[in-house]
Amino acid sequence: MYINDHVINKMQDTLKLAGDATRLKILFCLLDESDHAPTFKDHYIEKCVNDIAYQVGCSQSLVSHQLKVLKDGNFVKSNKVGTKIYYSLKDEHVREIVKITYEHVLEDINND
Amino acid sequence: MYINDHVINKMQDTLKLAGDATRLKILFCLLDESDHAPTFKDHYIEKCVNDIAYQVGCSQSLVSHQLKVLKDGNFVKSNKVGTKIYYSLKDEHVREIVKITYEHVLEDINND
DNA sequence: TGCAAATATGAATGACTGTTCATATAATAA
DNA sequence: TTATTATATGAACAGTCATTCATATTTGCA
Repeated sequence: MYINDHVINKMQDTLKLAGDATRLKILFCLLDESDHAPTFKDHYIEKCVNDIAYQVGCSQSLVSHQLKVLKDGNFVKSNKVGTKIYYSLKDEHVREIVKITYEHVLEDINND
Repeated sequence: MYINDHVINKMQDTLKLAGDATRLKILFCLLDESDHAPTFKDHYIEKCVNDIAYQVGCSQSLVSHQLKVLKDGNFVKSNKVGTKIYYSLKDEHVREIVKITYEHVLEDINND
């Protein structure tokens, strides 16, 4: 094999991180402002934990846990203001991987 | 949330499927003929289970198990010839997801 | 100081998953 | 038929992981 294990492991980590329904919902939630089809525009929207939890429909605790996972994996960054902590996407990599997967899944669904 | 659960679950399945080191190695192995940097050209290379196992450096059993997982997930297809079974990538979706992730990981590594 | 709001944390759990080992199946050749 | 090659399969195990619950921490405010 040409590909070395370090690259393989990094790829595994990245894809595993994105491969969870709760985390995907959080990422979509940070992708856009409101309740319409995702635009994948390269703006960086900040949302606090409680708002994310409400919009995603999960408990505060679960969202907090998963935000930590996403942050450790460099998918999101945080910004503390008072008692609130605002999270946003870290860079364009995350956005593009979600976008590509989203488009492929939609295409598959339409071809059934 | 705009995104419905069906789409989220499909995305989760796709990304989870790709988020494993052994399966990634198998996919890279099916991506190109031999031992150089991946080209991601849209050709469909066929390799039998034993060859994949040898090139990837895993046991025949493990590769067979993971090929089944990849086939159930529509990542690869198979073609039986005599006692051998040749596997190849199923479509361009797989190739693109692997490609995007690969490029992003390489970029991250180069920016350290 | 005390209270409330926002978030994080740790333990506990149940479920899932990657891997190995041994064995079964299928096809071919002698 | 028997032996050999190629692949699949099933059980079992260990480790990981998502989720929940209860609780801790931090900040701002009265």
